[in-house]
Amino acid sequence: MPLRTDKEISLAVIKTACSSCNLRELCLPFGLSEDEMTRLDKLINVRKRIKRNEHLYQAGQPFEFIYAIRSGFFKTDVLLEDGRDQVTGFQMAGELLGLDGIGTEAHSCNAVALEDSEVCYIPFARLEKLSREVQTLQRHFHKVMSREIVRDHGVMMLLGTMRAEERLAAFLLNLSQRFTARGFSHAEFNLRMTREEIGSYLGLKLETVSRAFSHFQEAGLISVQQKHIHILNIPGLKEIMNSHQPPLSAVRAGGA
Amino acid sequence: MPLRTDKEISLAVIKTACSSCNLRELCLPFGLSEDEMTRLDKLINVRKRIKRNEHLYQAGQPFEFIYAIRSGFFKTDVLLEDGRDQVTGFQMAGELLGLDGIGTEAHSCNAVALEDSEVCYIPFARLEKLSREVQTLQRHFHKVMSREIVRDHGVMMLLGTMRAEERLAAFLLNLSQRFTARGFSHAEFNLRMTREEIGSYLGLKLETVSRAFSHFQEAGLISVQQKHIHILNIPGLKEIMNSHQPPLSAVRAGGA
DNA sequence: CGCCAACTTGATGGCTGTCAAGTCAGGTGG
DNA sequence: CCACCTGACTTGACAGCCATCAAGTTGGCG
Repeated sequence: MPLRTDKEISLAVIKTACSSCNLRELCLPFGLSEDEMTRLDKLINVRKRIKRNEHLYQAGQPFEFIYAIRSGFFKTDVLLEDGRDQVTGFQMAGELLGLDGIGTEAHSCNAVALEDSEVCYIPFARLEKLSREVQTLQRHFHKVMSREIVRDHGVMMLLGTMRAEERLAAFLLNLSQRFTARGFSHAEFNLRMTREEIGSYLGLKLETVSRAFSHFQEAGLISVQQKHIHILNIPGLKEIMNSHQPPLSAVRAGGA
Repeated sequence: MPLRTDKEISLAVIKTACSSCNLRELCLPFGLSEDEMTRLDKLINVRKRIKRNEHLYQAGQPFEFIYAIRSGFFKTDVLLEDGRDQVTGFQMAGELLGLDGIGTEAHSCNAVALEDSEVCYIPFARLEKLSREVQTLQRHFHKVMSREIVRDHGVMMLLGTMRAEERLAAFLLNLSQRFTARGFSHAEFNLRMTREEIGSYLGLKLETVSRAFSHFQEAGLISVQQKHIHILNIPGLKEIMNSHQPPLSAVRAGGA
């Protein structure tokens, strides 16, 4: 139970404080003491609602904040001069947005809400200052950035070595796991993104995504009804994800 | 000229101090004052030679150091249980290795020297401590991590949207630019990696890489002699890199 | 009820993977 | 010096996966 010693603190403020946020174990406050969390709270003066299809930030804008998603769902995408674009990630509650902007002090991608969302604005300069004073915060922030790098390596692996159905299986398993971590069903959820956005993220065309969904359904692995997904066979999906067949030369070398 | 007031300091030590390293503008010491650089120097007790094909670290090993490349050339790669693997990057002098290990406190990829190299071992716990005390160092370290994330997004874009020759053109231009930043020729250099490693990084098979090299040579864009590359036409390579043809629907919408 | 975006499904083609054979460069030993 | 060997590379023929193009279906909304 959160303490409420001061009646003047509005319920809205209490609801949005890190210390009473049910995402604190997933988000930036992870591992902080009560006192440290209060200090982090004090940085975060702005919390905004972002409506579906609205930009949280756009490529080229000056970097000032990183953002913690309190609720909702986002995508980030990169646009090249020649018109190419690609979704670089989907972010859900408890995850941070904007880390791409630190290096150049300007955002390098666009962040768009895929559903009505709530976001905490964290002034980066003040976060750096606090993380000079609070070792646990510093450490955790570094871990978050490092994990983002590792996650990207996983996507590179997916794009570089997996075939279409392997990619989609990996994508569904990843979503399932992240929903589970947030207390939602691991087997049943609604996709917030279109087939085209999934395809962009996975380096596939929307028709290929659609065909893979259909095939998974025929195989009894999932049931799909537009954006509603029901995963029926997680081991089966894992098998597809790992269905890579090493070349005979490797089998010979390894099995001899 | 580096100062040599104390005859007892061996030339080897002087040569390897951050303050006299000619990579300090590219590497971690960037932006530090003399005094701050000295404090950074004090962290770095170990500098090792890594021979060609030796591992600097391997996936699964406990994370303790990040590494700055003083000279030489590395690759990092990830190996999946099913035998798939992919090169996630090539690193050259002045760049950092090991950032992937912070998040889980164990390395998530392998780092292998592609030529005889020299590496500075930076104890991460002490780097964190110092970056709590030295704001410029903290800021620069965050920038390096952020740029790594942005770089990975670039690779995702390459893997997700580009065709084989576009990928190789982007790869060559990237190498050229990085060699230039290090004072080498922008037009002529030796590849440290095999066609297979290039292919793994670019999500292609070695035969495809080889064919693309041959085609670039026929087109007069480069001259290739095994690992020796001479870039003859940088604008031409850029054109290939951006040779994406937007679908007619986009042309109609944009051009009407 | 009509409209539109999102999605599904089918037919076809092209890029790149696969398999195979041959070439080249560098190193070793006679 | 030269023959030989090996790993890296090149080139060719073919096939398969996925992109492309096209048409039709579904669901949401005014």
